[in-house]
Amino acid sequence: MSGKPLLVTCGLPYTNGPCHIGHLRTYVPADFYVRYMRRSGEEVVFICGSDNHGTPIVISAEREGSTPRELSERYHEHFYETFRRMGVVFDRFGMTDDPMNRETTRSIVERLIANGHVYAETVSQSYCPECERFLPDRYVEGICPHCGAVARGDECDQGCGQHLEPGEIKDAICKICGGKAEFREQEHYFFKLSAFREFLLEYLPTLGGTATARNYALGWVKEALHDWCITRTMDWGVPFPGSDDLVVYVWIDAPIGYISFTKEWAEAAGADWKDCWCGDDTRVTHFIGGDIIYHHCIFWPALLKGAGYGLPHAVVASGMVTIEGRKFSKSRGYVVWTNDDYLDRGLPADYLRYYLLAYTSHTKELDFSWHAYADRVNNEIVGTLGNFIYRTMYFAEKEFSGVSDLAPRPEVVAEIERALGAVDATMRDYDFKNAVDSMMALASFGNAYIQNNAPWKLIKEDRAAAEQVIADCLQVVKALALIFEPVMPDAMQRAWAMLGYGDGIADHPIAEATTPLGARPLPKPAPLFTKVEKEQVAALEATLNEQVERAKAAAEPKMPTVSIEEFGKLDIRVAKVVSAEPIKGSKKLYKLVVDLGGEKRQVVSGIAQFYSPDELVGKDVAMIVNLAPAKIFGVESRGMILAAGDEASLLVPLRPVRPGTKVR
RNA sequence: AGCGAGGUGGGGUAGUCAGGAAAUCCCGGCGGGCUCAUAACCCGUAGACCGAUGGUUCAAAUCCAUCCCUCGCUACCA
Repeated sequence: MSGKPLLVTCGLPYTNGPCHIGHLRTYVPADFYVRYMRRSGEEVVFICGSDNHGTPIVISAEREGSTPRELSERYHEHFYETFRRMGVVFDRFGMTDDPMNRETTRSIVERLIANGHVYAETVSQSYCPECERFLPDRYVEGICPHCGAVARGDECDQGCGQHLEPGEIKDAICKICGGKAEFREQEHYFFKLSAFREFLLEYLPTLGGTATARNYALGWVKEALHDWCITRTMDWGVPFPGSDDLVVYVWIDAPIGYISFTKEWAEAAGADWKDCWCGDDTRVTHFIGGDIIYHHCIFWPALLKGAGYGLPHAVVASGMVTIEGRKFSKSRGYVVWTNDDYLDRGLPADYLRYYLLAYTSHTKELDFSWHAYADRVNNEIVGTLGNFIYRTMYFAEKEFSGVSDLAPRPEVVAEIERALGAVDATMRDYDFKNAVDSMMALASFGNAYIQNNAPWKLIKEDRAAAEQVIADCLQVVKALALIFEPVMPDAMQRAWAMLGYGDGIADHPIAEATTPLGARPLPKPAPLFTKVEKEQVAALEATLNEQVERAKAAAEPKMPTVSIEEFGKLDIRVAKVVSAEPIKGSKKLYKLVVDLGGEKRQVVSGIAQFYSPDELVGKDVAMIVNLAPAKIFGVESRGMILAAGDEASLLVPLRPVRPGTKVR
């Protein structure tokens, strides 16, 4: 424990969409850690803010007819409020677009330039003349020069998977307006990341936090380190010093936000931000999602080093979230929105906090399923923890109308101490699942203890002995309230009040778990938790399913309306199959000859996997006759046989008609 | 393709870094108990050759090698 505060940060939410439970997988554990460390006697500063810059926000703002700043402010408020509702409370939640961060970013970039870590280079970039802006690769689409598949600007993501250099992609179009994209040369600035290789190889093994973060980063550094382009051509962002039309790349000013927000906090709190960020013994701990490890373990330490700041002490990376076993996907509907799908339905933040923390190891993939959620809540929170607290309190109040001044038995105190020890060891290892499990194990101990000692029986022959058992159980209840507060702050505050304390539980160190309660009357207890009912689970699942169905429907390409004239351009006729033979070298194709009444035609059709030649010969099928001729596998095809669906169900006339009859 | 993570009883999930009497917890199955408590809680029990193969060792889920499968990341998307 050093004299400097422990600074904990969370990855900054991007102000381009609402909060979902994927976000929470980073923020809840961070808040849990912060609450625990504070109540273990650490001085902790908890910092976060919203990330406001970058092209996607500009585009979203244009679409809704507002400004990037307005959009950012709206989502900024949204995240701040949503986090608060989830019990995630920061000492400062800033904005990267605020003056403090603009100023800090400018000064750090100037220091990087002054220290010789930045150089200029001319690069070629996609540009959309229609939108009048340079396009990040995600907004460029074209044809892969290697395999011909539709590809993104930087990578053939659906075809051969090859990386594409700027300018390589063919027929590039702008995904925003659909217009033709072109390439333009422009001077940009690069950060000499490659020069930090040795430094990173030395630094990374000393970095605390989760091993996954270290391993990812180390692997990357060992592989190769390219210099990093740190400017973008646009208006929205922090102006790059000495350049009119360039802004600093968002991945520079976003992490610098950690420093800026610390400054903002320090100003308000009368503290010195340098205690957190300058010198060798700083204790900066970053909680992030597993997808931004590189930025926090490679780019960010290099930037700090280059600018002369202290380095992160730990990076804690969380695993992904899946929804009902499916990959998290907003576009496919596999998403649970924190407000709409959870809090606004009256479900307690405490339950979700518990689920997110206790489901699995922090670094592993976490599956969110309403069924599993209800199971864990009902069995563990309600059945084990809530029930133990309530049965103890109820009995104490009913039979003894309060707490006696009996000291708890040493074996019970020892059990509590064992739990505290286990929790502390796992917490300091960022092993949150096991920490919560150790807490719940104490509640299990409580249930077994009261069950095996059966004070309801004992009281009939030995009232004093029963009172001792209840004193023991009350001590466990007190310990549970204190120890579970970081997980379920709201419910544990209520438990604290039920124990007869009038103040805030968060002001009490966890170590008080073993100090006796002292004699006092108890208020009438009430159950702390209620179950999630089966019907409710069914309704929640139904909502998710509807959402998925809606997304599926929305994903179906909408065909433009066609006029009757346009339809009339298609010459569709009934054709009788005369012969069918496989095409060499293809599993799917048949060469068919069909009778169109007056003429015979050769067509190639991809139905070989579904029909044998015998099945086809003699059948009347629907066919487009005036389709432009094509050569498929070297075989000429003049027309197309119509079939429905992936199984290629052929469309045949219900009543006999002559070959060549027109279909209308 | 490269890198990273993971494959453990019917489902889910610990344990693997620091190898040791055939393995955690939750749900579910079966049997019993209790009745203070939110049909909760307690006790007992069935069920896993710990992805595959080979190796190291007195001893491997745990270490090494190869392979298979799943997932994530891959710098000008945040």
